[in-house]
Amino acid sequence: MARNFDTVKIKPHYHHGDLRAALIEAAEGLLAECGPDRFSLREAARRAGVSPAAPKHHFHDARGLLTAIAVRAFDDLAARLEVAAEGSDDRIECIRAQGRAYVRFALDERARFDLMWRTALLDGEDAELDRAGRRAFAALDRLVRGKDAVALARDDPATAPSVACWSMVHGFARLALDGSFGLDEKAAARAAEALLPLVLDRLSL
Amino acid sequence: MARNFDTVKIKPHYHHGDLRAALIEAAEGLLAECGPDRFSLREAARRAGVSPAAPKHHFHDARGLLTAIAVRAFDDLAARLEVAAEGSDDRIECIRAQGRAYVRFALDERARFDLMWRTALLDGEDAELDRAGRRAFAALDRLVRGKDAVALARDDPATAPSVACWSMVHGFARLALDGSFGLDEKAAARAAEALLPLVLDRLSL
DNA sequence: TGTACATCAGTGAACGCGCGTTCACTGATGTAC
DNA sequence: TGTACATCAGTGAACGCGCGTTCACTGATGTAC
Repeated sequence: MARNFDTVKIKPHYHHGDLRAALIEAAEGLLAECGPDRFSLREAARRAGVSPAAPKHHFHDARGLLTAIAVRAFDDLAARLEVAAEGSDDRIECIRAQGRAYVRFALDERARFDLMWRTALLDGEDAELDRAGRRAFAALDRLVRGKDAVALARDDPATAPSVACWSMVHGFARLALDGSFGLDEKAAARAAEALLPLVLDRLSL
Repeated sequence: MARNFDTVKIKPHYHHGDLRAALIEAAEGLLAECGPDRFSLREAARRAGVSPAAPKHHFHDARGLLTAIAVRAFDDLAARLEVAAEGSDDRIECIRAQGRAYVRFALDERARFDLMWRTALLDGEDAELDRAGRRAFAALDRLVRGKDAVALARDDPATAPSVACWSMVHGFARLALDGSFGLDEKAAARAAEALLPLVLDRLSL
């Protein structure tokens, strides 16, 4: 444990304690500031107070670290969607609440949301990433197709209603984030909030 | 003119003839191969057979060149949407055809479509980019809200039906491109083609 | 309980890479007289 | 029509940058006896 180092304020050398978690935390901060494009493993290591070679022991490379972050992000999103699904007795109202939660997550957590879909930066073979992604989609699919539906492959035609919902909120979020509703970021967010219920009304559920 | 050089097969030095166009062409090829992330001005210059400093005379920097490419891409997309809007007497059928055209453009022209929404790589102040972007949205808006509607600001609540359409096709395209419908790229494209009509059916127009 | 030793998790200097950009320059072109 | 000259559109070598990665190493930790 690094506890004694922390209290005695001596810089811990070798055996950080929980470098894996510290790196993820530092990397999430860096990501939030710079976005996925300007992210660098060196800078993440620097922020964690560790040498540039240290991350290799925990994550093979930048992709590994970013994948770990994306897993957490998908789990976060899934958790929010699961909460939203329980908010009302009215199924339609739940779906709409879930849509709002999806868009709000995208707007609130812009850099993480961006990362989640930048598959070139992630390890597509990662089992955890697959699990977390499916968990998020399952939260949506379960609600749209009814409580008892089994979460199937995403390319199953039976999931069309879910894919339609997903497409609409995802596309809306992306357009808002990518500035298609106006130049000013604040104004775009406000416009998006106002527009979203009207847009969700155009979904036949 | 460089014509005499071309016929006599002597490498033209200085005064290329139409370097601006040649750079755009080379850059579009590079973009198609590498995507927006691995694009580099040096490599584009290399492919155009010109020194790394040459692009500066025509485009201030990489952003300028990419912006020019994005303008062409938006014009291309707009032209396809305009054609699709004329394909039938049935308005609903036209809207669906336009949606299919939008998604097909995204799948066919993946790198350019990606670039169009990577606003960090583009010059948001560019008037041509603004014009071309508005042209594409106007093609959609005109059709969804009726032939006589004036194209308004995108954040106007009255455009909600158009924004809903746009969100759905855009989100669907993005999810397909970003691998959310399955890992294999070919299979994802096929699944997307099959799923798209079912998804468009969930739009109340 | 004490000691020897393997293993684990770090260090930090160094390397090579491709990048965007700068620099002094050069040669073709267009224009004024 | 010919010539002088400014301007324009390139050259190509060089610079500095931050990056990911490699390397030999070091010191703390856990384990076997």
